Amino acid sequence: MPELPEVETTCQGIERLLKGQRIQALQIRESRLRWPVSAGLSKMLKSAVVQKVGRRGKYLLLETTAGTAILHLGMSGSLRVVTDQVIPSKHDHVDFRFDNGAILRFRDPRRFGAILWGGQHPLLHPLLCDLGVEPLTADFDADYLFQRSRRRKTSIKQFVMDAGIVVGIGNIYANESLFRAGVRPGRAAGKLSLADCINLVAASKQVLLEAIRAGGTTLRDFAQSDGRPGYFSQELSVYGRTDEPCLVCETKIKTKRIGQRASFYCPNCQPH
DNA sequence: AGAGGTACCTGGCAGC
DNA sequence: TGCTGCCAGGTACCTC
Repeated sequence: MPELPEVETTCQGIERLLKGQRIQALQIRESRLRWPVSAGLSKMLKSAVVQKVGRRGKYLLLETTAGTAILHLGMSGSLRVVTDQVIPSKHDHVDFRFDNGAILRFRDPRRFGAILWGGQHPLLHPLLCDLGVEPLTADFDADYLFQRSRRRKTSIKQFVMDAGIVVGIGNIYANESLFRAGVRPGRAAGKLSLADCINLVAASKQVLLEAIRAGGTTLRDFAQSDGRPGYFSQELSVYGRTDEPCLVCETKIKTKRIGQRASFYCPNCQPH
């Protein structure tokens, strides 16, 4: 569910509803996430006021007067703001309860997500300190991609999905960006020309921005009690479209496993 | 340093 | 209906 667009939309929604609100208590029903949710987290956050909800890559940063909680949604996580009247279901593992009655509810069936304490300097946390550039800033440009990819033999798809290079590009958007850029996913990263890099950077930014807009529509009301799956009405060009006609040239979309992840491309629009 | 594989976990679906 | 195997939007961590 969560690629960068959904994390971004989630951030915005949560900030709108919780900024300035005071945390009363944490309720941890299941602490076994990717890493155990520390009991100390409750103590740290008690009586803290939310100042901002930020993001670094796919890590959501809940910035409070006491310090920052770092949340990651893993493969299947989601966050919703509900009230006490909404009964927590099986995979609703953690509630952040606020003085005004709001509850920030963390749900994650596969438990690949995480809730960690980032203290006063969350960006120095070991999980965040080595992350690459943000894809939607000017730091991510063709020159950067070109320079970093020189002599790299790994596929360009794995390369752009490497969070140490650029954050937030997951499997879906790697496939979509490469399609728009006309670059085949299996191609060695080091073999891309500067022109390829120009196309790929532009395509990635475009795809992510469009998805954020769409995600905004999908998840516009975070106070709503019935959670909706993100991305249900995305316009995907290649992802999951094996054997279907390319939307540009009608050639059949091909699929291939690259680094154990499903990859999709149009053999005609992405010649190499 | 970089490449490649494994592991974490649950649920949904296809095929038998 | 129920079983089995495979797949899934992420990423840390291990070995070579």
